Amino acid sequence: MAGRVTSLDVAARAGVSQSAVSRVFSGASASKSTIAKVRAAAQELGYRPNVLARSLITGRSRIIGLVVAYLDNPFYPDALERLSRALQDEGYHTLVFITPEIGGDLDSVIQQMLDHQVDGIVAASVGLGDALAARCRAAGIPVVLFNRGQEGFAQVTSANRAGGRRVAEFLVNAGHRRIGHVAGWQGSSTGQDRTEGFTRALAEAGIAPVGIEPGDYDRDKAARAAQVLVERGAEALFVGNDHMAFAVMDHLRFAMKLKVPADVSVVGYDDVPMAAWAGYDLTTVRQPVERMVEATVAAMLSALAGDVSIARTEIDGPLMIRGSARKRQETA
Amino acid sequence: MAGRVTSLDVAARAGVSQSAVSRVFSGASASKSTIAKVRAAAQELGYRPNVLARSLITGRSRIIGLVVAYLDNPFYPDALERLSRALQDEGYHTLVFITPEIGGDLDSVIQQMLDHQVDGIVAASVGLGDALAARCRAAGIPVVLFNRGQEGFAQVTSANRAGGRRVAEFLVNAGHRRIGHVAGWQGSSTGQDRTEGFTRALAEAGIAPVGIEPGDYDRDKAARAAQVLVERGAEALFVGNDHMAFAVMDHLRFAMKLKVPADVSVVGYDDVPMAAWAGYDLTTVRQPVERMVEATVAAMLSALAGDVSIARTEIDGPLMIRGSARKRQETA
DNA sequence: CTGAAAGCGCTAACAT
DNA sequence: ATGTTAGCGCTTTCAG
Repeated sequence: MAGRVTSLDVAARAGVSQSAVSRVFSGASASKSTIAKVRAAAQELGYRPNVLARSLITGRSRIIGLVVAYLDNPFYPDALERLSRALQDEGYHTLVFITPEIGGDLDSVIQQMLDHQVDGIVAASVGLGDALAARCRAAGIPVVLFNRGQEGFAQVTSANRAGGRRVAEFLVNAGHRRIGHVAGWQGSSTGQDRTEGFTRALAEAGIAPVGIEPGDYDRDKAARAAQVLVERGAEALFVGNDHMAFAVMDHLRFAMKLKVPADVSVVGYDDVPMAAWAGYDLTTVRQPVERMVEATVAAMLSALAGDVSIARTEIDGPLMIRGSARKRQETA
Repeated sequence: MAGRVTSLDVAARAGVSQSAVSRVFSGASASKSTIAKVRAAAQELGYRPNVLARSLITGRSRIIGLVVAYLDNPFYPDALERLSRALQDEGYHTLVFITPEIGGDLDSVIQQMLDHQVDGIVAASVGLGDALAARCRAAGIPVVLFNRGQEGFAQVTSANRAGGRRVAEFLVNAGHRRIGHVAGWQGSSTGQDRTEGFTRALAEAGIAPVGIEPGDYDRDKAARAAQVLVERGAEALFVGNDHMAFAVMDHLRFAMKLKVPADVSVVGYDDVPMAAWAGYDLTTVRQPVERMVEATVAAMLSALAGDVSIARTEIDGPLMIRGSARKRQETA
């Protein structure tokens, strides 16, 4: 019957008051002898404080809601794992919600989290509706966006514009002139920013892209987009994330019988572990997950501590130069 | 101030008693007019019932603890997503814990879940210590194991022995005689069973394996194991899961300059989405995730409903024949 | 330092 | 069908 032991039972066994038991387990002041007696009794009875009752009183649940979508992109399982662990290390548990649709309705999910009295919410790769945002604010629940920018929220992203720009410069320096772009979902800030940085840098170099086709973070769409661009003459492709880039490489090689990078250079974004696998060896912009996670947790903790400022952190990552894109200038 | 509205506030505004409000929101009997008044008042005040307080009384939190390890194997993010969604569809929320180490200490994690008064626990790809098992039982918390067999627990797995056997038969039928096995972690029932089914079928065919080397679900170990086996003359490899099989294929092709399947046939296990990608085109045993998830949820729901029987469900899956292994008998 | 007493926000008898 | 009255298991004044 380990499950039904209350502080009262422990108190009786230890010969102290119920509040003494409470003090021992909540770390308030108590004499050595009381602590010893209580601990012993608790041990014998298999007592553990009821977190629900505690939260009901204190008003803090020490639970952080974590919303994630789009787990087929390996960037997110990885981020989820790190985020969840980092929060646990700070003494918070995570109530994770996985949302299916990429542009889907989060409102009910967030509402449920609020109902569960979460102390804070981390939303990865998803945006929040205005109504919900207002609700969180009214409830005093801090929200931090991970890998997603949105007006009015604390947020942590990589330097997506700079990353897109870096890819353009790299491709141009390698001698490419006929360059296409398979864009990430333009409903996401990350997709937009990468595309924007890329096209702007291309423009500055005086190059008009062969085309910009939507990939929407979807493998099939990305493959079709790549085909369109290559048929239009593209000899280098910037793909909005690694997950799509793998599909593009497969399609180029196996469906279109082209060589990467001999016929077409491919560059991705994220640097997920797979990008380093020999089978793909993908040149890509690294998103420094670990540092992004640290920043996210830091932002959450400071918000939890009462800091109301809205921090916008951008973390830059290097271009990982591998074998999927031509490196040297070869006179065209 | 939407966050601090209580049922008492709603009661006052609606001109009814506090318990009337409670009844409306917990679906108990109430007259149409009361329901209308209460709903209206709640709407205006932005009231939502406090789930914590409710759980404290009812003793049921409607939260299921979900433990997952080993997220780098894409089988698990997928399973996690489906499991989490399926449980949500049944009105349960999921408190997800991600554990890092593959053979790691779950006890504290599970203990924390118990502290949070979870109604049940689903453990994916991990085993539980005896002490913990006793604890869950004492607390009356049902536990269902997903993709893991262990004495005394309700569990859902694929038919791992039959799967391993099927691979052996397939390889032998294709004319292979020098066959090696990169084994999954033998501390897991899945790893053991696959290996056992495979070696037993091989023995029945009168074939001694070239060798059985530990891969432990680790990419690097698997690659090294494969190299050892191939150097020892293996021309066909059964790899304990897809995640390792990809590493093996990469290593064979890029480090050892061998052709798959011309030089070496490779067969995996799981049929994760990547297995169907053109770059790998991996022949592998399908684990029917969706059906496994359904069975897991069904087992959990029945346990929650008071059924104490311990169900052991095994779900069989077909061998997905693709291009990574020789198909036809070619006289050696 | 410790015990007694008052709630946290809600559900569940119990009356009416 | 509705209001009144007890608590759920704990934290937190408040006395002593």
